[in-house]
Amino acid sequence: MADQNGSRTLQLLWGLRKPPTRGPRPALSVSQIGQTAVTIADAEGLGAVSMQRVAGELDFTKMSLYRYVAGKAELIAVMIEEAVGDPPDLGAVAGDWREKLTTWAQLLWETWDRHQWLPAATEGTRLMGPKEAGWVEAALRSLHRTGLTDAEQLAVVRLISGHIRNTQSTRRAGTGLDPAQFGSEFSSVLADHGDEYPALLAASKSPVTLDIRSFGLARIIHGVSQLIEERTPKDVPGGAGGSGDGG
Amino acid sequence: MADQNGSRTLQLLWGLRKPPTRGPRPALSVSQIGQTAVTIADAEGLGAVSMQRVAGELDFTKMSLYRYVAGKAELIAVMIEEAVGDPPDLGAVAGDWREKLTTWAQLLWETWDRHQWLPAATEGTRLMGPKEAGWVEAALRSLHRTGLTDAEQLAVVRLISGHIRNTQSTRRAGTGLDPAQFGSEFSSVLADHGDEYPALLAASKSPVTLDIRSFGLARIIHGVSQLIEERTPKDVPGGAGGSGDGG
DNA sequence: GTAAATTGTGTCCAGTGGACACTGTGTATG
DNA sequence: CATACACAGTGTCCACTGGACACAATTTAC
Repeated sequence: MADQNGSRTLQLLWGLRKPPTRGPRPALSVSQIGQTAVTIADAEGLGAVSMQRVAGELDFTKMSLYRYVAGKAELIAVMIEEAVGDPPDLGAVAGDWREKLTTWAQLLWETWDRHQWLPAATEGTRLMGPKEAGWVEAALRSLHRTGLTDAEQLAVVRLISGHIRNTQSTRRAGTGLDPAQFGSEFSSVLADHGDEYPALLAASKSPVTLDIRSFGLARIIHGVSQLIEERTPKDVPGGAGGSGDGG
Repeated sequence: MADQNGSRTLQLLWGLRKPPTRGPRPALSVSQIGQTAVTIADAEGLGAVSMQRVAGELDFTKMSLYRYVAGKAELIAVMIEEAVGDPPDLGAVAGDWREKLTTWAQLLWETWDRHQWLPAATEGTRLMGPKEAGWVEAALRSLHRTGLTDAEQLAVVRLISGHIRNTQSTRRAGTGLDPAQFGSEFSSVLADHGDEYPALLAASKSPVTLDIRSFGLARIIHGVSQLIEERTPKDVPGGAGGSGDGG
């Protein structure tokens, strides 16, 4: 699955492809195709997105799409960029990095909730487009003067986006621990094995009042806080951390 | 993708299917098929697993597999159970919940590293098999006397397994923030847009000495610790005196 | 001994991503 | 202006996917 043609895709995403002058006018555009595909995926899931289907929606032939997009992998890359949208500006958010990152997370998961196929689409190693990079950039900036190293800042951003990815909507679980499933037939099976899984059984019976997403985010934020406070001695004002401009 | 036949799969995973007496002896078995599929996936990725391929590996026809497994979704469910293996016994681990959960996480990610296709396979809502449930059970037990509610305990387990899922190996990223990609062509593209992505550019230049997995796990554990200490008005066992006053 | 249940096979199908040759269509250059 | 070249969209073909279904062979229960 290693994107062998990543270079081409990268150029496409970052607008590094010279528009041709010679031939007939293109009747479609990459973003138009991407938007169509996103619409399909939003409504019917990523599985419904096929070259045929997207082309059909645009009243074109399947093969015509290959003039704009190298293959399905590239189409999906375009879809992601299209879906993730313009990154937010957190400069206006009052408060320290906590508030900014929380806001960022909230905006991100609103976006992801609007496109429930994103977790499946972002499976595996990928290349970031400019918009996705913009999201990361915004989050990194929130952590600028915290005393964390650049690598740590990136790790925090990864941690949070990963958490949002994992807690996609209420329906999506990934780890198979979705409490929603506890209501159904699984409960009776679990009850039959109550001796072997007492803790799980107890958890399955507990009411689902907890927002697992906010809970996890709060834990992460606290964990990062702890590290930052540990790093910054109380008497030294911020700014001379020295890790910010590493070579 | 909603597993409409989940009931059947659930019965299969939990061994609730009466073995037939009438017909010819089955030449294969569900776990044998699962093991074969796991072997293929380990070596060549989940994409290489097809009914044809698995059957061929066993010198049988593709359709014969459908006598054991309702479809590909069910095959993958079996694969997951087969791959995840027997849950650990954390009773012997010395220390409090921190040590136990850390050990648990370590064992889990060793397992997942052995089967790099697991993140892709566990995408979406699923049903747990007995082994997977056993892993969850083990983790929940570590959190038994911590003062967390059952729902919170489950949330913590989900948080951690999700984190492990997201940090699968070094190659897998999902969020597109894999530092490994920074070494290649992406760097030059990013450098061209240095004005727009200064923080990301800085992070991309920083050496990758940080183990993102341990880093994240430590943050999560700390975040959970903070909540537990906040809940239990006991003496703090030698921790830093930082009081959690974040919102 | 025979009927019922079950296994594995062969055949068929719609749908998938994609290669490739082809016909148009437009622009840049002679 | 004429023409050659570069490009757009189409039609055809291919290997492969998951799966439905009818069928023969095999075993056990009655």
